[in-house]
Amino acid sequence: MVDRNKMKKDGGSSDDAMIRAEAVLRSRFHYPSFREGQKEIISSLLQGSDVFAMLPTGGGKSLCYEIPGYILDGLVVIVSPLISLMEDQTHALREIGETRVRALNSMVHPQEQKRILGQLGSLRFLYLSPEMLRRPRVIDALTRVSVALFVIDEAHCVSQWGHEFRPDYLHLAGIREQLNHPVCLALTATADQRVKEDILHYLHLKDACHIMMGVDRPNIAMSVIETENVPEKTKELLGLLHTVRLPGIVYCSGRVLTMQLADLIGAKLHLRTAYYHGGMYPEDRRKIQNQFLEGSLDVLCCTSAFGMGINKPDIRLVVHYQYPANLNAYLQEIGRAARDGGPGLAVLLHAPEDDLLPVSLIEANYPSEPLMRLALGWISRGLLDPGKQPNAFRGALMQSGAGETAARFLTDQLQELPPGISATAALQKVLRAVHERKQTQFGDLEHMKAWIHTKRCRREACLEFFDEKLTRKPAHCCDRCGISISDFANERQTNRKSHVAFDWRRRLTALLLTEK
DNA sequence: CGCCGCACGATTAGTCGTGCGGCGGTGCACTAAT
Repeated sequence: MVDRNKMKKDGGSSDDAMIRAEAVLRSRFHYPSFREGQKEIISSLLQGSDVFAMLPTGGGKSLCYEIPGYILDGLVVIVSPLISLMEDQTHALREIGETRVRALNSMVHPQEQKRILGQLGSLRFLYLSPEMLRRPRVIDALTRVSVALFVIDEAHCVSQWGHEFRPDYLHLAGIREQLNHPVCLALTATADQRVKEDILHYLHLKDACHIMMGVDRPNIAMSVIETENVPEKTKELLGLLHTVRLPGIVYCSGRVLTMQLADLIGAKLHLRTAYYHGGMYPEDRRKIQNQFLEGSLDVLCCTSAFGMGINKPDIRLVVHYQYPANLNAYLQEIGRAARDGGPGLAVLLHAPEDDLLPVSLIEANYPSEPLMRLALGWISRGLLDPGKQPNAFRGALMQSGAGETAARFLTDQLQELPPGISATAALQKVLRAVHERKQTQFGDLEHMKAWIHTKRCRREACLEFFDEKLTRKPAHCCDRCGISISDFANERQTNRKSHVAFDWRRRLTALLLTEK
């Protein structure tokens, strides 16, 4: 399902380049042939066309810029959202014998950073964060070399993180201009209509060719289990984990909850369980991630911190104990299941109380009006300048009670004000920006909730948000189409046949009642 | 919204209830003083 509508039809001269590309594929990467989508992407890039590509995860996205790296003349700059991802990818390239690859981030010693910037001309691949790309010294060094390709990996971050959490994502287009407008490749696995529009808009990819593989993962069955309250939801979770094939991921929205659930699951079900969230030490996160990847864990309870760049083929189950604030994030998270093409199950557990948390998480992204007035006061009295001292400005906002994201959002907004604007006009402008963003986020949340409560086929309803049509309904589609959890039962359960479901329910109820 | 932690007061010396306020998720880079 490749959308070739916008592909340029130059033809002819690119044949040579593609022959070389296939040679590189075989000789360096030891693959016999391209996978679906890869050839079109590489061919377009080699013809000098920008590309916006949506490929399923595990579909070999990195090859799409690695191979051009061996054919084009100049540096390939890859914007990556996570340091751990940069490390994994530079490591993978080193494994195949590539030495001309570096990652530039805060984990690299300042002296080494300086050395890297001095030797950019001799590198083939450079990984860095959007934040790093805004540092004048970095931009300066990059303008001195020829950048052949500008890659935005995990491009949905532009839309999902750029507006509030990591505003530097919205400034990539300007930086690309400063680098003499190299050919650009934006890569992601899932992008609904709005995310697509954001990517195209904020990366200035008006004339890019679109190579879109569908987001549907027919081998992942979808189900929502409605419960009365949280204790009942927990009971359902334990029952599910007891019954179905593992390993599995349990997503929740709070750090403490990941630990509590991991404790509970370990104690009640005797499964090898761990937790993972953004507040842990990086070395612990690595450790748990590796344990999960190598198969020494059955269940991982985690926040949304876990998942990006994780490529474990045999995850059989993804449970949402609490749901994310939009369908794009949801699809991203359940998409981690069953990459091997085997059966996968995505279960969203819902209790009425769950609807409150996403609302407050969205609200927490934005500064309050009194805080805006305070900040504008600092500016008008000449105390602080968000443009000249963004860090000090953000720090002062946080001292005054703003959360980090809200502080960053406000600092970024105030930097963009036209010179000489009145305080009243500035306030109106920021209020409007906040209002618009909240509208969008609450709109996305409503879509998510509508999907949870839909009576239609979940797959069909979900694909609709991604502007796709369900062409073929898989055998195990969704709860609305009549799947049964017992179809996903693990070996122990299948041996025991039909009355097992009743059995675990009663046993768990007994266990939970005797707990306190 | 609902939970958790903290301060506080009543009570009589360590505990216990109440009430209030803040927090809840994702990560880059950097700052400052040592």
